[in-house]
Amino acid sequence: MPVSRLHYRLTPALHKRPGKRCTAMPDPDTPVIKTRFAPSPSGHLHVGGARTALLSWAYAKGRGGRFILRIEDTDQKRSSRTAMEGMLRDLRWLGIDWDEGPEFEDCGGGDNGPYFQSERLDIYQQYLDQLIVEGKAYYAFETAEELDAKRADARQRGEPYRYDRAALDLSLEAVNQYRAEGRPAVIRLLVESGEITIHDEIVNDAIIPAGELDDFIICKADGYPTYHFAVVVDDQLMGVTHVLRAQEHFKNTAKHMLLQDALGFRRPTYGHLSVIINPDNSKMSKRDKDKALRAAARENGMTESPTALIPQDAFAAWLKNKDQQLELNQAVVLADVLGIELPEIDVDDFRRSGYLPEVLCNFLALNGWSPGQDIEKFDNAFLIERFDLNRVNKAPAKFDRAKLLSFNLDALSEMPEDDFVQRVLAHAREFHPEFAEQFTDEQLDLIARCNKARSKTLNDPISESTFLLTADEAIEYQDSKPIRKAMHKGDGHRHLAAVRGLLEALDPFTAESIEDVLTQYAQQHTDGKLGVVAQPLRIAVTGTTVSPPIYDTLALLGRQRVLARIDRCMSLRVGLPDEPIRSTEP
RNA sequence: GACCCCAUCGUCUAGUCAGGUCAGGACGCCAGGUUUUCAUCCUGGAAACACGGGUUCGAAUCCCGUUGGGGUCGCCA
Repeated sequence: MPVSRLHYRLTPALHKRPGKRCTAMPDPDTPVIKTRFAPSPSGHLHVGGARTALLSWAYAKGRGGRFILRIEDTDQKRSSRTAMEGMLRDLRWLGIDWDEGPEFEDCGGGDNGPYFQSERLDIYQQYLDQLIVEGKAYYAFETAEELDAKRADARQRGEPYRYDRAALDLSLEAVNQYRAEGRPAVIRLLVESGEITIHDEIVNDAIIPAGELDDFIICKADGYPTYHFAVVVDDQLMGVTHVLRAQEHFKNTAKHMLLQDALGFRRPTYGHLSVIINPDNSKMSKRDKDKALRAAARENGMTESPTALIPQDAFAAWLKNKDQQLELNQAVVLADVLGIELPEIDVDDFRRSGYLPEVLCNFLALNGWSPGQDIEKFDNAFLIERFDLNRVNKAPAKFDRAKLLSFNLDALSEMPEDDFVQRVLAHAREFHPEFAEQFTDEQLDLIARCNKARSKTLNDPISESTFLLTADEAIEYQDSKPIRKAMHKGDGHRHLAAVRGLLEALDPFTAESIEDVLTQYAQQHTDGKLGVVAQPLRIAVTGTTVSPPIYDTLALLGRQRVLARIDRCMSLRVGLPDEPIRSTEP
């Protein structure tokens, strides 16, 4: 490692640009780096959010700093406790912990709480009052509908919409009277005109021209602060020094700067990460699954809920409102009915699909950041040690699932066999209990073990084992070239007949004993070529040319089922040319 | 549309800040080889500095323009 980099790691403060030092740190002599992740608990934690959390966490941890988790639940309609808990679980699963925040497992607590914005309303109120008293903010009484109409008007005229400040013309008496009457009111920040320069540690500084920002709302009619207001107050009070967030927030930063100035707050350092995009270049969003489902439902002319899991009225509402998200189990069923694959978007999707958390972290960090020196595989400890804002990429990155899968495969194959087995079993019990309960522990162990070399995910041993659960008489034999080759050209049926007898007599019937008898047979009858006999057997017992090693495959099925399947395969003349009598070309 | 950001193989990227190696790696793809199937594994290959102007002895690298891509334009966050 270059000396300079080591030096940087040990003394990060020396390398900060002087101009970016915060002006009002609590104690300038011991500046503790503090980052935060502040999710809104609606829906699941998606990979973009997970990456932001991971990098924010690594940034603080690598500099002796603290990482804060704050729950931004100021949207009463969309926030839910279930979603919040899911996010905490997903973060912990990724190996991200937080020094301050909601208490969960061994994380959380802290002196700057509460860490739920919905519990900080009185704090926001103080600052709101302050701005009102100082004349820096004002009440406005337009309804959401009125504003929508004005926006639509402006749009039709091809003009950008800005709030017209009609409320500023109201006399103090009128405002007081309206408020006394209990008219719904929002509070808007009085925005001084003037251009705003956003400083950023990742992308270039940007100048937002004067007049771009209007008097935006800082407190909603329900009394809850808007995101902009809560975030600014909390970052100040919680001592956040560095804000890493997605580039979709870039312009919001100007609003936040305005608020910081109005409130007399210091300014954290900002770094805006590029967004992660889909193969079609659209922003990867937590709404993508619902988007795909809605599109498919419309295409199929589906107007009623096809499942009891989704009530009719809920379905109709969901179909109309693109902001609504189905629960995962509802989405899965609907996708099944519509015959589409749900895109993997959320951390939970990848967990369910059998990706390793350490691989996901590695890959997420690599999406938009690189340690250089052709290093690609690393763990979170390395990330903490090396992560640095000036190596972050500015351009949006596509999420390359093929590469993620390859990383996962590599990690699985490097894993000690016993670890792999344990993780597959845990995965099966959590996500496929109906599968797991069909087998004894011993069988499950073997299923995992014999699939290790060929698994790309923890889910593969399960998804590749359906032939074990199929009834003997329900095995479907496809008609394919490799099957015909093995059964007809390779004289498979003759080998089947021969081996059948050996297997019937075999005792005990284990992978080891099967291996002995099959290799012996191959030596004697097929010139040592095991494939000539293994493929017909594989086809006979699974219906396909692909399965775990043949000895394990047979051992897992057990003697009886193996014999029954061989018999049926032979009597169906699988892979042999059709009888001449078989009829009729169309 | 307006405002802002961005631009190296199909994809993720190294190289750009301090201009000077046939532009490096990985995933994917193609061709061989190993293997009881698949998956691995091994060998080889095709594959990029968006375009146009400058500056310079010299530009992927610096400047300008064009084009293209992304983000934002909510009483969502």
